[in-house]
Amino acid sequence: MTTPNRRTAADDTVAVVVRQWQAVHPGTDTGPMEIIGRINRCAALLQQAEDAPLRRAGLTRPEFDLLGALRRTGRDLTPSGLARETFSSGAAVTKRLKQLQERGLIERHGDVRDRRVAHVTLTDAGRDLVDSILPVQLGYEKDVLSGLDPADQRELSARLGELLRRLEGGTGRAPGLGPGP
Amino acid sequence: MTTPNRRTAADDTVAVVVRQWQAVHPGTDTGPMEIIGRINRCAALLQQAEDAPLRRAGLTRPEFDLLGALRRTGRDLTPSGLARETFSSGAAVTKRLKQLQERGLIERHGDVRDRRVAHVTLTDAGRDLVDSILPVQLGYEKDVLSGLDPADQRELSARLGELLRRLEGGTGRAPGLGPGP
DNA sequence: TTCGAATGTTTTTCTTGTGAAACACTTGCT
DNA sequence: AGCAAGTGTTTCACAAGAAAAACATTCGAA
Repeated sequence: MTTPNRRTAADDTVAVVVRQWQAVHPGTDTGPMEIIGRINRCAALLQQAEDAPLRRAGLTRPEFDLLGALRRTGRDLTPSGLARETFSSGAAVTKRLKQLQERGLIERHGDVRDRRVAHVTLTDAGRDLVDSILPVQLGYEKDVLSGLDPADQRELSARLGELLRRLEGGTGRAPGLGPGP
Repeated sequence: MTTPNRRTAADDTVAVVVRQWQAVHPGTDTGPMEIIGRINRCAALLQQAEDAPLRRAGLTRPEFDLLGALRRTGRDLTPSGLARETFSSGAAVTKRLKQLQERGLIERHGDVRDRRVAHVTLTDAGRDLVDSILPVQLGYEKDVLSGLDPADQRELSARLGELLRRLEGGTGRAPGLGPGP
């Protein structure tokens, strides 16, 4: 007698979950779960692992994402631009800016032409902080991925790119499940 | 002159971000970002898309995960078992149980032997709710993945499985970045 | 020019999750 | 038996984000 609901070295947690669903709803097509469940689980574990270096720097991940957006675009961004760039709500951005400003990592400058808009820039300290954290994150990521050989990595990257383009609606969005009008 | 920071039909958002980092830190190995950035972004978009059917059923995703854990294991679970199964904190589980119980989706029964522990079970309504939502989710997932041909899907699933096993520490955990003592 | 709609940002209110402490009970040692 | 340490669950105080409303300002049409 086998014990199908225990995890072994050859299993990941998703494999176990899929087997459990198969036992309850035999015949269901669980193929999608094996991909999407793994994407979700990988994302959760990766984020958890990468939060550690951020916490050491006194940052949350959304805060780091905000600073990173400023760093990588190279120019200043407005709050709404940052919201777009970091996929977060305007209210959340406002809160983060307030805290990051108090810590001297960013600055706000009012636009001269249009006094509704603010321009957010990194301070030197903010830029240095991002530049000191980024290599740590990339190093960890490289290490995690070193389990896959380079060809597999390219494969994975390409497949995920296809999936992502579809999800981002580059061509044809998911039918029948939109938020509605 | 090219405009490297705009997204085109052949790009996904991650490709744009990677190019921005390359412009700021030329020569950096951004390979890892192309995989891990895409995993994170796919996860975010998938969760957002799958939240819609749940909201229609009056559930949040963590609530559905909890009910799903009860459904797929087939047996009752204790609160701490549910916390383990859904990767969430005990306190969060307690709160969710309270609400789900008020809505008649789960029941709590005290253990006779050990009066500290509670056993959580799905009610008929809870079981029916899960069973009505699950096919919708799987249907959406199947549809999203239909952009990849079956061989690529198996590829993707296998690579993600390798990565996930590594992240879950099946063999060799990421060195040098643990939470520390 | 002046009013109304649109836009950019912030504030408010509410919900949810978390970590620490509290509570309830069991177990093993003496 | 009695008590200390351990375990399972819940409560509490607080931090963070979302949606909607409030503000401030610009822009276009009459």
